[in-house]
Amino acid sequence: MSEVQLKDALDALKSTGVRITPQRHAILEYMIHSTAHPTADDIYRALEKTFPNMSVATVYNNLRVFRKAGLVKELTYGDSSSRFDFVTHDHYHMICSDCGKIVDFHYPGLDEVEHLASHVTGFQVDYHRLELYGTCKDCVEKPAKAQ
Amino acid sequence: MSEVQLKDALDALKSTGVRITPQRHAILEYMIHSTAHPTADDIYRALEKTFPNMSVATVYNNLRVFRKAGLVKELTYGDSSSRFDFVTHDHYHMICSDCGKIVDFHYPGLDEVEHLASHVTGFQVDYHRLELYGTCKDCVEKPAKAQ
DNA sequence: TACACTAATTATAACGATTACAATGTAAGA
DNA sequence: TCTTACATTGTAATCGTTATAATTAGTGTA
Repeated sequence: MSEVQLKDALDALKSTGVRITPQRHAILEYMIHSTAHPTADDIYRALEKTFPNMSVATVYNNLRVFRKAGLVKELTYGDSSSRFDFVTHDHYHMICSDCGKIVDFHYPGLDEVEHLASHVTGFQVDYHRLELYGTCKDCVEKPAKAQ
Repeated sequence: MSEVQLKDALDALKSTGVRITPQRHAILEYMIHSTAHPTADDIYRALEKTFPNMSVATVYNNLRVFRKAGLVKELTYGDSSSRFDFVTHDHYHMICSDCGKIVDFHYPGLDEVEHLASHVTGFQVDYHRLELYGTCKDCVEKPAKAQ
């Protein structure tokens, strides 16, 4: 099933005139199979065995290409570095304030909020982001560390 | 009324053993009167007339102090730099993707979402953040610029 | 298959936001 | 007033990300 996602993603890229390079293929494949919302550096380090000469810039460049193509979302949740998420269907994020772990969860849309906001602010609303913060099971059991 | 907010904030700081310096007073005052969700640099530049010798580090240090005291929230919405928001009562943010303008709006809580998420993910949920993205009136009328 | 054209990759330097550090200054209680 | 711990300052360092220029390699076409 992730094979289908990969094929769809590659087709989507081709149709917009983006070349399929081995690096792009590998980054996409990694993102589809990863559930960990990796940082650019995570991706870089995971692929350096396969592509010893790959540059960090290539990872960033391609993540931007994928973002513009709507294939991945960039998550800026307060950590120093962005995390990237392969777009499947709409979902929200539950984030552990302690260890940074991000877990997906689903909830029926918040269209009503968008309508109200548009009415009140006069903005043309495109989309929204909802993130929940808390502590995961693992971290609840660990002793608290200094902030 | 913002006088009251300032006094409350100063009292809150004092009660936790934080010293009230002229710089802290000025930064708090600026944040309370500002509706623009300023960046650290905004604050720095706004106060350099009054405090010609103030360091950028002071602004960052104190924003962290205020954040730990629960007086301000740090917003990381994908721009290169964080924006800071004086905490009044709960509200959400409508963000212009074009010019970065942030407008507050209110909506009855999303407690139901928190409960569901806690049930599904096993997290202990502390709070949530909701941001809406779109285009403000001003930018709708301007010609689009390249991304 | 070979060619040519253009985009992609690489390596590295630059950038900008934020933080660390050490020296100096100062708020606030005794 | 004195003292002491905390704040501020100035600067250097750090780290994520982007820009640049040279080299390499997809991909459509002959």
